[in-house]
Amino acid sequence: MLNERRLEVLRAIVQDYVGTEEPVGSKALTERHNLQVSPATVRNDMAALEEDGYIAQPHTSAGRVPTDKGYRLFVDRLAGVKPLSSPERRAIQHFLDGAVDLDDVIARTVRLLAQLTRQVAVVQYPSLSRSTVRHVELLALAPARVMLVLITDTGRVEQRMIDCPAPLGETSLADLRARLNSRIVGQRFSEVPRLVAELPEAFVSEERGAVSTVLSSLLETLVEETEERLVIGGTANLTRFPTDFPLTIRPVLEALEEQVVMLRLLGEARGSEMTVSIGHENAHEGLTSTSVVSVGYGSGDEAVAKLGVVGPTRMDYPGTMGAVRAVARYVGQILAEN
Amino acid sequence: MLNERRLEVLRAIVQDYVGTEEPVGSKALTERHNLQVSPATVRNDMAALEEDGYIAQPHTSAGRVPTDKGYRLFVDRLAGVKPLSSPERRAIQHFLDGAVDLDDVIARTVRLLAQLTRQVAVVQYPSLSRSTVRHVELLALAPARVMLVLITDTGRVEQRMIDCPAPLGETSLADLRARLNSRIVGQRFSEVPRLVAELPEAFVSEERGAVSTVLSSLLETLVEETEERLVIGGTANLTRFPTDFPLTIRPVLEALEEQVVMLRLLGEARGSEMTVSIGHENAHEGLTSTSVVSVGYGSGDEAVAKLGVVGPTRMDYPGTMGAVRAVARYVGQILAEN
DNA sequence: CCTGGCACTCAGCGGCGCAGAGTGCCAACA
DNA sequence: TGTTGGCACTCTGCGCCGCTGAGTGCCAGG
Repeated sequence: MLNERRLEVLRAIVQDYVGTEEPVGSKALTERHNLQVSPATVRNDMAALEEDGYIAQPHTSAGRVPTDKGYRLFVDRLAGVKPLSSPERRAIQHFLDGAVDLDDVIARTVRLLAQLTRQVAVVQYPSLSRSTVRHVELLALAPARVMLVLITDTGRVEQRMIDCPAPLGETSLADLRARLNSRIVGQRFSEVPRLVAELPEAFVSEERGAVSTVLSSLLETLVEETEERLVIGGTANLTRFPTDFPLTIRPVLEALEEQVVMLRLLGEARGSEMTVSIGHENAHEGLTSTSVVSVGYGSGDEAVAKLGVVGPTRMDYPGTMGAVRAVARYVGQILAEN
Repeated sequence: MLNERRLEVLRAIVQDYVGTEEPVGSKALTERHNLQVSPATVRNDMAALEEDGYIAQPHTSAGRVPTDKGYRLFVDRLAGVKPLSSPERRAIQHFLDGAVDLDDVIARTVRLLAQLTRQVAVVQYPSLSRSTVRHVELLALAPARVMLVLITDTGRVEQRMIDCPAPLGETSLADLRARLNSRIVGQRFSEVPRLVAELPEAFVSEERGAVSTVLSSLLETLVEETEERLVIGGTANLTRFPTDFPLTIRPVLEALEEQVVMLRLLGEARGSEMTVSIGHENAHEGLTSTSVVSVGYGSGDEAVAKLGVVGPTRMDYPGTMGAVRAVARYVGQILAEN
């Protein structure tokens, strides 16, 4: 029973509610949007929408408020993605262009996203598993102590200390370094195990153990460090919603501090398309009154990580989605340029 | 006019207020602390304390609340540092011992401190300027493109890309690497400029420019990257104080996100002794109703960075100070062990 | 199917009054 | 001079009351 006008009514309700933060009534609706029908008609439509679970009233004799289901419908069928204004675009580009290294790019992105959306911004560091190797370096800090440095195409650097079972000569180390680099530079992390499997055989037996140790440490780095870091900013924006405050904000802050939770949240939507997770759709119970808008970003055509924002379910979806998408694109560009 | 008993009254007021979060009256005081005098006497003392600005009443006919000045006196003369219980100590040690690298140590420290004090924890990464060089590595990524990797005694790694004005041969690079390391390993950063000043002279004139570029890049890293990172945790603890909520919490969250502000806050107290900055003593105006307890920590006898907590002025100073000090000590130990 | 009319519901708000905690002051006492 | 009990006074916090107004559901007529 969702005819065209009822959808229009739902859209109007969402828009008004997002703007005013107050339940919206039939009369106000007809006045603010030119629906061409009387309040009584709108009331009937509202009753139908409520019947179907798209809207609800906080109490009898109050206006209507969209439910999670209502927001869902709004996002899926009624709302577009609002493109940013061109001054905004220029500002983004200018702001991000000033970054000097990866850390700086990420830090700026978080700030930018938080400011643009006036919500909590979450940015994941480019994930190792999806990036490629730019360089591997091995440094002998002591006869049997080697430092492994791994540089990725996104500019990320990981280092690790290795204690070898036997000393590894300077020339052998240089040899290993050269062989390693010639094989795996430019390769996906997922390819590396296959590519280095036979390397120890090229070395004399006394050193083979040490070489294996180094290699397995490299593989460990690739796997373990897939544990992904993320940066969060704009938490002060949580205070913009004074309603039943500590109750609402506390679990959100707690969830934000749990990297695992946030990573799962971002990770849920595979692929790089924009994803909106509304209210109870979020697995974590501290976030049942928030929505998460996330999208993949990357230096090439494929996403290497995600970024997004966390805000109240009552958020400006078109605007937020526009900002998130735009920022993701520019970050991708910046990363590609390096 | 601060005789012994009046100090005792002030101490009692602070303790009660911290416990109950409510203004404390004369009668309650005499009952909960055995002051051996009547409420009337206490009232006289309170009037005197108020006269001197150590306490205040929110409104007539309400109990008294300590002022910043009152807390100051309490911290300076009345409160000791409460040592942790030995189970607590064991828990700290055990928790920190599980860390695998510097990032992990810092991350765990933040969590620990936040949990222990139930407040917002702030931990500064070991500062480069006060640490020593463990190793410098130079990698030729391309003929005229060198990557500089700097490893500090605290396990921190900084890397930087350098575009040289002229190509630098493989052997020259190895030579430079060897000379650099033999000169500056184990040295303070502040010593480095002096120690490397004459290095370019050892090279043939065509390469001297490239060598200088590398060196100045190294020095830049040392100076610039003194820009210090910090990690913050436990922000959810801010919600434990429901009083006039958004007004109080917002500026605090904003301040916490401004690394500059926090760094200045931690940096204010030079040296490694524990410092308590109360209410309006904090320069930043968003933090005028909070106190900051901070202390230096380090791998040796000298502090390489600071850590601390931010909480309401109405905090348990002895307990907080005890926890902060203990954590700083253990972190220092952990760092020293590596 | 839309519309105007009508009776009903209920959150929010201001006013009122009470109870209780806490104070300041004073006079008496050691 | 310092301590104490007594007393009158001042407020905040809380619950109660009743009003107002926005908003609803339903119904009968177009």
